[in-house]
Amino acid sequence: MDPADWEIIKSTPLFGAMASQTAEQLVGSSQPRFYDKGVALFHQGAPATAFFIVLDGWVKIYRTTPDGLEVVLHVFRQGETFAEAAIFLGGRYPASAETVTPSRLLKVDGETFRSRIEERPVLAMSMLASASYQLKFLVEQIEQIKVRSAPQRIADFIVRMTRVRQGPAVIELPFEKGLLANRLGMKPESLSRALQQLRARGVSVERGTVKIVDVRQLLDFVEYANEDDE
Amino acid sequence: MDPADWEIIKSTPLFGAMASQTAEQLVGSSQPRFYDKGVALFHQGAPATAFFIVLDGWVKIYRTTPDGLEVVLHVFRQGETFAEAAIFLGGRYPASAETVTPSRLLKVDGETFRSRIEERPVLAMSMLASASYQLKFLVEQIEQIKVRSAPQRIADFIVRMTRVRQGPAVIELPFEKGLLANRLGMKPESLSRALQQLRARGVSVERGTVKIVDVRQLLDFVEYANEDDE
DNA sequence: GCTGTCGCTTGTCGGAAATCAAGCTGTAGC
DNA sequence: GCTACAGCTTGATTTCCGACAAGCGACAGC
Repeated sequence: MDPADWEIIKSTPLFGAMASQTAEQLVGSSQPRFYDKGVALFHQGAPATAFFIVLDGWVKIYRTTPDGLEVVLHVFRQGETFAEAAIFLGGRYPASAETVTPSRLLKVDGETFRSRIEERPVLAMSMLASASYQLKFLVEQIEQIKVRSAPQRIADFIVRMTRVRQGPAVIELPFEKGLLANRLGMKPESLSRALQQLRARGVSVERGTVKIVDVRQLLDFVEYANEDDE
Repeated sequence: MDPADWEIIKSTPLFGAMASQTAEQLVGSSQPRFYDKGVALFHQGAPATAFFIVLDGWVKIYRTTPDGLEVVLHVFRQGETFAEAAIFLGGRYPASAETVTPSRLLKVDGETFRSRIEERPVLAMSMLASASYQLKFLVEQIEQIKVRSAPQRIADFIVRMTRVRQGPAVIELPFEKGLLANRLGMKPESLSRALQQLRARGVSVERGTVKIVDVRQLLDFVEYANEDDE
């Protein structure tokens, strides 16, 4: 496997804490694979046989409601792992996954991973850290949906896309706006209108490119002091 | 500790799978404690030193937003554990907890728990199962908020309060309606009105008592085939 | 170059829930 | 018993977002 890939793997919450050789043992046998856009990786309710590491591209996690609606829970990117907690919950995926851009993913077998954990308790700690990280993410998302307006949710998403914390910034929207709208819990039309409203706060959008006059101003808008973050 | 308490502890996803003596080792030193209504157990952002098992009463988990709003994530009851995943995430609670009725809780020290896990990998598996259970719960809650109407969310909550799956049922609302409204992501006024609407579907409310003419009818209303639930 | 399609935007309308505000009811305290 | 208050309901109004529909622009295929 490419050394650059190892860098990515080591940057995940799951593998970052463990010794390199431990990580190699776990994923060593599996090779990265290319996936086209729109490839289904697994479906909700199916037996959870593996989890994934994103080396490149974007992968959406979503649920399909009884009446056929799609609810996007998260869109994972490079350096993130997903479905790693699923292999413990009665062995079933609670949601579905699909690539939204051409992607390169590393698929890790759940069974071997599970048996490794039984041998090495340190692994379990990594796993738990990773699971609670996901937990925190979902908890924050619920807060977002419940108390933030549509423009605030978008502003929050945008400022999370950049490391800049003051002054101007330019970011690229990584995937289609329709998907972004779903991820943020709204319709594409609402996303469009909400972006309009953000113009008054120094945000201009041209195709997939977003220009921000002053990031701080946006941060004020989403009221994210985020004292409890790190 | 009371044998009945052990029954409760063994009924949790966390302790249910492990050997009795293992569970005893873990919680053995700590004794159940009574708490008044409205007692703060921990605050979001604080170092996570312990987690809890509910033996009696109800405990709300909530987040306080920068502008002072309270967002209730869940209200835990007898036979549920909470904050057990928190002791792994950089050791900080992602939310706050407070009793909403007089309660009896068992507080388990996180440090000893963590060191036990390092000795016994099986424990880690229980822990992971429990964490992924919470994960699934949150995932479902996001789906609820995004796609269900207020009356549907209430109907769902109500039918989950009873084991009855057809015919009539009577249930007691376990805590104040204001709290229930928050938990369901709406205002108390909306809860009141939504309950009105449910009268047309055979639901009558008198004080804290809810009478249902036909549970099946409600289940149809929330469209919960729940194939993946079992 | 034309045309069809897809993703996105814009407009209008309607409905669900929030907001503001008033009343109602049971309970605790004096 | 009376009062005060908290929890709940009810009413009127506003706001936000979704539904539906039309139009625009980019891009692929012929």
